[in-house]
Amino acid sequence: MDVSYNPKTQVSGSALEAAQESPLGRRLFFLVTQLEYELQSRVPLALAELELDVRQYATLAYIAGGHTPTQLELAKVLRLDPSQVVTLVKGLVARGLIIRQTVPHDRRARAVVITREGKRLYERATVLVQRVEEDLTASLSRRDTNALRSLLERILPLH
Amino acid sequence: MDVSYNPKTQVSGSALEAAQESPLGRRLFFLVTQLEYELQSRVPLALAELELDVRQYATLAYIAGGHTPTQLELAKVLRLDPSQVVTLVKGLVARGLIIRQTVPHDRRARAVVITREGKRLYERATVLVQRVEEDLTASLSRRDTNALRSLLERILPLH
DNA sequence: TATTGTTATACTCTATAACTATA
DNA sequence: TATAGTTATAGAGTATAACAATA
Repeated sequence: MDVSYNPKTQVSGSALEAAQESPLGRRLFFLVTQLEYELQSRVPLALAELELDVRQYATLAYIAGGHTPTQLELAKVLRLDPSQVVTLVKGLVARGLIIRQTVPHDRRARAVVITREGKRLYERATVLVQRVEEDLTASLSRRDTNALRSLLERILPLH
Repeated sequence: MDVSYNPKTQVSGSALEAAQESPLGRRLFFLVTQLEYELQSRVPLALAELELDVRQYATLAYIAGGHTPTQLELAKVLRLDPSQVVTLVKGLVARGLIIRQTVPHDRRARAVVITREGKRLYERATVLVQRVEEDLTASLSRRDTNALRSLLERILPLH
């Protein structure tokens, strides 16, 4: 079924470079997927020295902001299945980085609160994460990086 | 181990809205993850009516741009394991959307080329994908959407 | 010896269903 | 009757190892 051919277009540089010359490389969804891939490659490596994974960091970051979500609320924020939040929270509790608090008027629910150690580790981790983000956006000016963040914030639906 | 508490911060609106008030919501990696999630929810739905999945569309989009990558090159562009490209290519070949061509000077390699039907379906699919992207960026002006794409293109490493 | 494409399989990750305790 | 959290497990998706053909 294979047919012989003579290549009209050589893949000259890197694969991604080639992609950017094609319609694919101009597609927003492809660009976002590629960027997500880069971040999901680098952030875990950066956090590894603190023995945190990305979700654990995201959890700490969220509750460090002053929220005390229930596990279900946390599941929605992180877009995880509630059953996955169980493991996530368990790991952080075991390390004393968060505690589960009973909610007065609903004894089924468990609110998640950051501890002092949790906050301290969150701050150390943030330095590492920021470094990755700065490396990744090194080709942009500070102003352009802010513009990017701002555009992403405007896109994300708040429903 | 649980402790009682009185919530200082109520999660008032949506979970994402809450996240955006927290340090987490300002983190580039979180914003990108959220956007990726939105796209990976919507694009497959849009493509379903053409019975294409996202990777199949990405493949068509890439080779519609004039490239004739080998399967290995395609694996690099799409950041897939070569073994996954086998299945991907097989599905498209079976539908007559692409063909595998022997490469003159390396008979191990198979170059992937789009067919006329492939190009036609790619064009129909692109309309659907563009619609999703437009919906998602509806809160941005045309100019801002272009700025976003441009910023993403500048970030992605061309190594 | 190394590389492309392929297959079969192991592994990881996620979602699902079923349960308990509350509401 | 519905919901929050939990557990165990099934299912999907991915990576790994081994192979044939070719370099």
